Amino acid sequence: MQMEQLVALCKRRGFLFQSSEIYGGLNGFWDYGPLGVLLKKNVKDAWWSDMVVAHNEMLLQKGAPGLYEMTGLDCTIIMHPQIWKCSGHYDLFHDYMVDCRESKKRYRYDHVKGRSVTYHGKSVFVTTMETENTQDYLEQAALKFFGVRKKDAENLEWSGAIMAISQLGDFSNVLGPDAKTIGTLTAPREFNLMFKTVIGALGGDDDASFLRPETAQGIFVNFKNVCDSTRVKVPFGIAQIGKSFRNEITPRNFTFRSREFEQMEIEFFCHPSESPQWYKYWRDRRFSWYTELGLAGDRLRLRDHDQDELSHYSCGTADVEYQYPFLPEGEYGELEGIAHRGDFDLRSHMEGKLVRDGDGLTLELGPDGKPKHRGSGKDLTYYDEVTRERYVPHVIEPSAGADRATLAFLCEAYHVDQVPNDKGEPTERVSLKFHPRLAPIKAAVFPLVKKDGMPEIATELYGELKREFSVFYDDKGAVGRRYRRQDEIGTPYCITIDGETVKDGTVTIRDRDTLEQWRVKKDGVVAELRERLAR
RNA sequence: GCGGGUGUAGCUCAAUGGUAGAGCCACAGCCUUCCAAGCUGAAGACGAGGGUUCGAUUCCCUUCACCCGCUCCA
Repeated sequence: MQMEQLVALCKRRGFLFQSSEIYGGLNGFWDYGPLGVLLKKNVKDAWWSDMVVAHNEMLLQKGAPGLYEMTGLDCTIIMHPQIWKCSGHYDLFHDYMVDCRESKKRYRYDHVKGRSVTYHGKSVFVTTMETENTQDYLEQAALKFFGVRKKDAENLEWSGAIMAISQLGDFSNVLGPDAKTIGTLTAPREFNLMFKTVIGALGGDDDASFLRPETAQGIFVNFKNVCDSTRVKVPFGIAQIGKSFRNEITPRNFTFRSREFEQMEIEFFCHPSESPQWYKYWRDRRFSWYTELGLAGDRLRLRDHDQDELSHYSCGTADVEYQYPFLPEGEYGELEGIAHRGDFDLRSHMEGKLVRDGDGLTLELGPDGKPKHRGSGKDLTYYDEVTRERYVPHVIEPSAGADRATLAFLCEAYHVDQVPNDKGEPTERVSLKFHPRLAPIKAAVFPLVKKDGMPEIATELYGELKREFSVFYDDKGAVGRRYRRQDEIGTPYCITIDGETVKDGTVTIRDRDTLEQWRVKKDGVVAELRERLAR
């Protein structure tokens, strides 16, 4: 399947539009159209229902190491700035960068180190990115710049200590790490992967905050509130669906990498000793969720991260990945990550920003020997009344992208097949074979012709179905054409009112995928659809 | 952010330094008793901004967006 065809269909039928299109569009932002909003909502509703509302904490789930509870939250997009400092996002996502006009490379401002050197009365500040044997690299750079042979290196006069260029005020005499001429580095520019905003109408830099780059932190900082306000006991999970924002450098591939996107995240809290089993449970549970909803082909896979790929806090991570059509053959894109995060997050919000120290975690200190980013100081431990044990729960985090899931369902649903026309000749048909739970429109109602009482029966049935499902009414053009329209937007069932209906009260239901038709009593249509759509 | 390519109607594609054409879709009718492309009608576009010019969709500059590579990627 060509991605362009799907993108064209999405626009033509109203699934996805480029944001701000009439003003030329905005890179990395997408709007969901009338059908897209229904589709995405169905994806989110299926997730919320399957993970939270329909979860029965009194029944042992298949593959689960024990019983567990599930609950939900809806946190704000803007939160206390300190949250992002303790979570590590601030340091990781926030840098000053300098660009080199000559080499076209970009460097982290505080990583470019150098030293002033003079040769025959001419001075230059040579630089390098190397952190080890820095002086050797600086000497090479200086020799090259002045055109001096290695054996004459002693004629170079070094002055001052090796220092980062962030301590210089002016770069006009600085030689970039990969440059041949001096003064090619731009002034440092703030490079922020988090969207910065200001709180308060008169807010200045001190009131800067950020739009959340993930929904998870809202759950961690509310952990105590949830424990204190509900009767949940570990193990339990808190789910949240919401928008997140990242200033991606290269938004690309349709909605796959957007700057504004929606996440569906669970933070699952459990006892440290049970966390490996819970990790395995969630990893498999989340994978099967996708296959049950139709991502059943070999384009979907579950991939365990290699040890060296793991984040500093993680004891295990697996990705649910999908072979999106826009990726090169054999490559997969991440749909969801399931991470074992240990006690990193809760401890960070108690103690402050943590860094890895051997096998453990330790508080990161600033240059002054004090904590670099101070935590809340609040006690986020959990007390187990039965075992009389107090501990920091470990966290399993299944973090899914709602937009990425929606896109994967769209890609997987896209089919081109051959169906016979009224003369029996095979003709091409485009259909979206959505799982009935995800289909934006569940059924369409057609009066075969606009006479003989058919429209009256059709509108009555339409009104009845409309109370329960999203339904579409169509009386325009040939009926075959109406079927094709519905096929293209993925409507699983089309209900046609014909001459027989007027006589005996039966209508035909037509299946999108098999093209089969069968007759049912008009009064039984709601029950029949209800049953079929729940499958 | 860099390099290359592309921007004409909702989609696919024409033509042009001097009134921008068509097919499909969508729309309003007509005809039709079950699988698209029958008839009639109406509607709809030069990505944006600037410059050159009597006149720019066409030439130039800038910008925005998309595609391909690189770079980046919790």
